Amino acid sequence: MHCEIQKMLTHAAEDYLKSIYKLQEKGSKVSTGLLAETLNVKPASATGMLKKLKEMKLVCQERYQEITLTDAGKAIALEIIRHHRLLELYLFKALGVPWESVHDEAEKLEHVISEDVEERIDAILGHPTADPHGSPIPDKNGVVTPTAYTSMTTLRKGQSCVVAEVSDTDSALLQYLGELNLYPGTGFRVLDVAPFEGPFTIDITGPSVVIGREVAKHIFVTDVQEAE
Amino acid sequence: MHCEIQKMLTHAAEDYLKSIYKLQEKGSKVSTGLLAETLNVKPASATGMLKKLKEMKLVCQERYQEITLTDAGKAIALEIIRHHRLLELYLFKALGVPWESVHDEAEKLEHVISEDVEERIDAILGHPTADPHGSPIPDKNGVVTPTAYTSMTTLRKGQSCVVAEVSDTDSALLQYLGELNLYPGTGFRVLDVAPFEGPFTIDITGPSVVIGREVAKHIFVTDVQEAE
DNA sequence: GATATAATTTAGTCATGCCTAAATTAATTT
DNA sequence: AAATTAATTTAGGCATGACTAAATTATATC
Repeated sequence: MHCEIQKMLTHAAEDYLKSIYKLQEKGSKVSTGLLAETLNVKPASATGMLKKLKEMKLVCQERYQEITLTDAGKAIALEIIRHHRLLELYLFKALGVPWESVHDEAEKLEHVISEDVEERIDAILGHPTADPHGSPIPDKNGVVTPTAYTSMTTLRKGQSCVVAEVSDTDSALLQYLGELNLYPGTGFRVLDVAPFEGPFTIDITGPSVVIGREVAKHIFVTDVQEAE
Repeated sequence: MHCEIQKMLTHAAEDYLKSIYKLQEKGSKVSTGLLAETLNVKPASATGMLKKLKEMKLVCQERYQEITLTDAGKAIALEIIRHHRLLELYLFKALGVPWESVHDEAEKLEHVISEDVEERIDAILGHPTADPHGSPIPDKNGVVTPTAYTSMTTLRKGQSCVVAEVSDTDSALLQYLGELNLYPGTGFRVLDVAPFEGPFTIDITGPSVVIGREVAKHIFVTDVQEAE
């Protein structure tokens, strides 16, 4: 139904829709300025693109007011995000691309991959539900299974848990977490939390590691259990 | 060395270089008009792009004269062709994309794939030397192993051979050849050649098939042997 | 309520890469 | 050699998507 529209969408337009979706998913009030900052573009440029997207009925925005997606716009955003996350996982698992690189690679591929290739990738990966960073992959119909993970910053001494998701924006951080083996699925135990909002000392099946609070903010966990 | 240049090349410019290379490889005198026709663009548009490519020292052309590539231009063309053919083979073998579709898919991906991903694909495929249609894949240094195949049209009754290469331009033709299992590597024997430039009757391990001359022109073979 | 600050939009510019139409040059015919 | 035809180039336009600078609107402060 929206396919004819999407076929003629430019890469830039797709990026705008994707960013709007991700920002509002994160709970941000999506403004022209925020969107421009996210896309590394000047606010005036964002205004111009938003005008076009409004004409295409993909975006809603009252003058000077918050930006939202129409159902059609959301569907396209989710399709692009699905492409992106499936590609990330495929690059990671099938091609062995280091996880700090998959985001940038997928960013380029997501706009050119066909639906057919996407479906083949999806099938080869066994219809996965999360990308290498733990972000959920929308299904073919754009349905995202909701997840409720716990911020690592809330953990207390003695608790054990499993890494569920990490931010995928900072590739240096990802490289660091990769070296520590803190991939989604990895379990660890909190040996200590230093006082006054101090760092975490954790045990990841090996020598203990100290993780600063700034890093911990980017890690989300699940299966939190008290010490035995 | 040319990498900095290539980084800033547009997709359109890459397509021009690739087409020039492929046309002159085919033995054509590369003119503005021919190039324009190949790229589905008006001659005037080709003139404009050629002007830029000449300024970038990637193309040589005297006013109204034949178009040739500089060494730098040729290197880039070969790199794009390498991307294209490796991607075609990967799509075919790893993802199971039908061979009549791989060309169009690769056409979109070739401009976006990173050198790192390309090397991973190359390694996974075992450093192949030909794409699904039998076209040679240039190596990392742009060296193409020369091939000397025989046109199927020259075959005589009783000869047997192995398919080496087929044209990759017509996807309907490719689908037809695929149905006949006439992939590179497949062997067949000429049961009969009808007189007056007539069609070929061949045996591909199964029922005999009649192949018209127009189709035969697009098939190239190797290992030609006389009847035992 | 007036004013200063921040956010947003308008207006005008620039580079790509395509187009059409007209002018130019080359090649062929007579 | 002159004229016709074909190929090529120039000139001018259009759409995209970015930019800067200026104008406008909204918000916060006094």
